Amino acid sequence: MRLSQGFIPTVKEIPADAVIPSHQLMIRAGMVRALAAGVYAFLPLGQRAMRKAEEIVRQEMDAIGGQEFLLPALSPIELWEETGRVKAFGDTLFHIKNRPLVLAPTHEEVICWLAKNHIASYKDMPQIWYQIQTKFRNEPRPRSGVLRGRQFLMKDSYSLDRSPQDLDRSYELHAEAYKKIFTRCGLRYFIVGASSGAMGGTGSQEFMMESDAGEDVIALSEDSSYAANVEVAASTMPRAPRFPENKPLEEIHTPNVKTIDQLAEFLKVEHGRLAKSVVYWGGDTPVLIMMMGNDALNESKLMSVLGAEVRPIEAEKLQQLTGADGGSIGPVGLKGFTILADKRLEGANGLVSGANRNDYHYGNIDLTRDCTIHGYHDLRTVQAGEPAPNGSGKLRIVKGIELGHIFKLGTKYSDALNAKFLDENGQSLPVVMGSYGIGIERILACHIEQNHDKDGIFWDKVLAPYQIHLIAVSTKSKEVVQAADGLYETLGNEGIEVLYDDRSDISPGFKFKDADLLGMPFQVIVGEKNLAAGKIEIKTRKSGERQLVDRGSAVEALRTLLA
RNA sequence: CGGGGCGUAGCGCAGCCCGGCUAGCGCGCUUGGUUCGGGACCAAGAGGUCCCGGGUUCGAAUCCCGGCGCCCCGACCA
Repeated sequence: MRLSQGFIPTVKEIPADAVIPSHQLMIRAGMVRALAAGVYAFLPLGQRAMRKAEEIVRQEMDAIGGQEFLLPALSPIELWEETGRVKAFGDTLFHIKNRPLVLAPTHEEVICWLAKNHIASYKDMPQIWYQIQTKFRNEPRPRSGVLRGRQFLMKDSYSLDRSPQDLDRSYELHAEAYKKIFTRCGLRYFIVGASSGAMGGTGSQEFMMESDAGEDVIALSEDSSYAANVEVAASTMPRAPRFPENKPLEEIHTPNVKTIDQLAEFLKVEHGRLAKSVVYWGGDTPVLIMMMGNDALNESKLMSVLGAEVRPIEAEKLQQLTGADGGSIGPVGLKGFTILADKRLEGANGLVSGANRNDYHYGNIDLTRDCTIHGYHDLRTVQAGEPAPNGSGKLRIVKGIELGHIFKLGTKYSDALNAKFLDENGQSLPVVMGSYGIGIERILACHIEQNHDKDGIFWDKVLAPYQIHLIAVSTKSKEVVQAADGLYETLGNEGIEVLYDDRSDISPGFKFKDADLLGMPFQVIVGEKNLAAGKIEIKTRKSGERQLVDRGSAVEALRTLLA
């Protein structure tokens, strides 16, 4: 492409609305323009990079036996009613006003519809179906350029298997394919255990890139051998002790004590002796959760345990159900609640907790004697500095961008939409599904986040919109123009993608700045002085390294560099 | 949805508090000339519903009310 004819609108100044480097550079390099909040127009350069990323994804999906589909974005709302996801997605789902259709935010329903109609026997499976297609989600707050948009390109795939064991295999195939994809794209990433959450599946992992622009919070051990989303992350923390002497329950007057810190101060005891009670709705049931000391409840973990949506209980409702306010709630004598406790409190005694009467606490509580605990679970939110559960040092907490997510769905959707098959015994069983996603824009944005400097992008050659940025330094010189034109043609005939800055009336400095901004891996610079000596200059964008090669061997040198 | 900020030429901004505007600056754009290895220079130009609607006033970019849009923090994020 000749730059004199192409549409690559670069901008010198940093756009006011862009905050993170990838967003700023994608705009400055003329890759994208924002049309509305979270809605981006991809211009030719951005589109070329998108295609490169897509192609890598496509190759690796094909390599694990994936078959490519193109499913519609428009989807009958009935299908979504049947799985309960009209409600589950809520305002995130785009509704069409003048037809009973929605814009699909993902495609489990459509896949299930196809499976129901066409997967009849165990012999029809396994299947891996995928597509690279535009998704629509009415995000409450789009941000960070293309990292969270309301419309975005996603590779989504779905595995159909006859058993959970076969699902494990499809899941592993995807994990391996994803590793190859992100490695080929030159991304530094890590894999974390993630929450199954409301999806109700049996396992899930996220492929993450560490970044302050990320929206996920990750616990990583020092050597990264342990990595988990804080929604599910665990740590090795000591349990509350059980004392040999089991004193009788006592009621303590604790005027104006509202928080655990105040209580510890008032009673002059360690936090470990205190059991904090928090109250949530788990679906329609009130749930009291006991946490040790100031440990923070992890709502994602609670949701997994309860298998229901959770939300903090309203203060008035709490008062109505217990007769006390938030700071004075406890498990002793509490009726009509599900009572859960964190693992750290399992079997503990000598604890202090609320007495369900304002300004009073109970002391010497023995959880095995004085109350009924319906279950002990890991419900804590891990904190930085705590020991990793695999013994690999202390945890640090970092932010991450989710590049991909793989998910064992199980039979949730096949049950809801009645996608069944017959096994070899003639038994009718629901198809066992997996669901796997990669955000294509995020591959590009993350690549730029990890590969840029103050002047611009440095593209890895596999994602670069063009391999070579050819610069005719001065169009005034006939020799330079002739030589550059010749190179452009030769390289083109070699099948090498060349962006050719043939613009006249543009100063050399301007061309160099543009080339650094656009970030093609190699710049081929044809200048008057070098040419007079029979030389062509090749600059590697990332390292800044420059070499002079004989004019006649330039094509060969580039072929070697690009190999 | 809570909190904060912003909306003035294609882009980046000043002006707004304290009303007087014929609305300005830099970049970009057009024309002519000079320049030509790290975002050149000179000259002449084009380009604006000052986000929208209402109000106050002799007079509103500026003050008041309402709305819309965009960005950031938080909540949310299959």
